[in-house]
Amino acid sequence: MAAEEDLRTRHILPISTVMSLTALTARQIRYYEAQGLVQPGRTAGQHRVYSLRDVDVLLAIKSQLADGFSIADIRNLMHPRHQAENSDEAVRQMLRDELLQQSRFAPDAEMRQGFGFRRSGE
Amino acid sequence: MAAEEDLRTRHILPISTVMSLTALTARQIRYYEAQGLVQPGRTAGQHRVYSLRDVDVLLAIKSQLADGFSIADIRNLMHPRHQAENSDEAVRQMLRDELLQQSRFAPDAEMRQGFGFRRSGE
DNA sequence: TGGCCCGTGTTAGCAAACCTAACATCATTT
DNA sequence: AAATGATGTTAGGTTTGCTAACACGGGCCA
Repeated sequence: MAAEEDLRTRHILPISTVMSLTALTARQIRYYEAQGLVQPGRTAGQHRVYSLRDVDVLLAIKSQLADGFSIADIRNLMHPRHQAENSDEAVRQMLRDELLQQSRFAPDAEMRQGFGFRRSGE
Repeated sequence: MAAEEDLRTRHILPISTVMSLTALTARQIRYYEAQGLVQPGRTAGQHRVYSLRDVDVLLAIKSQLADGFSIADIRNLMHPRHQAENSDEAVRQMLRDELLQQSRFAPDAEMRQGFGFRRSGE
């Protein structure tokens, strides 16, 4: 039971594997961590270890960034601060913003599968 | 399509991860490779990289060894030499051998899931 | 019983992979 | 123009992994 989930969340991958799986640079992956978007584990020697789920998250981040979202946007939507600004209203606002002034040259706009939201301004 | 299979066979794990996933030592893992039981990939720098399937194979090997089989036995059964000795007859012989003189103190005999065969003598 | 094979441990020396910290760059925002 | 955001690059140091070699204890067999 829960074997699949275990496999998905277990920290088993070195950053090099994550790099090839996501086509992100080590710099980017570490930066997204510094921004609180992923939380890999660590070996006894402080090397980062990622789960397959982390890879999914990184791919989603990559997709959203390609769509013109800022890291702050993504962070807000990943762990919404259940604080002041009536949360989902803020999200709707971001959606409106983006739909209107849809500037931000979206280069590829591949086949997303991630969340589903829009930008803002910290 | 074939995404799951891809994930299962892709070389993504360093030996350290395989060690913790199988509770085998690096020495053992490399030895089984030298004996032709697993074939990990290599990074540009010659570091070994394993697939999840490799981990399964190593767990099966571990189980068979615990049951008293020799590496030669396991090797023979994994890639049966389609050569002289009419293959499956040889396997049946090994099965008979084992069933009769079932010596070889089998310590734990956990919950196997692997192949299903018996020993021989190179 | 002495010698050989099997599976594994251990050690040494070296190279690859990874880490942190800092500075550089270049487009946006303000 | 200055600040900010995302990423590149470099340097110096630590961890992980590699190969090769020798050690060892338990079975096996002539």
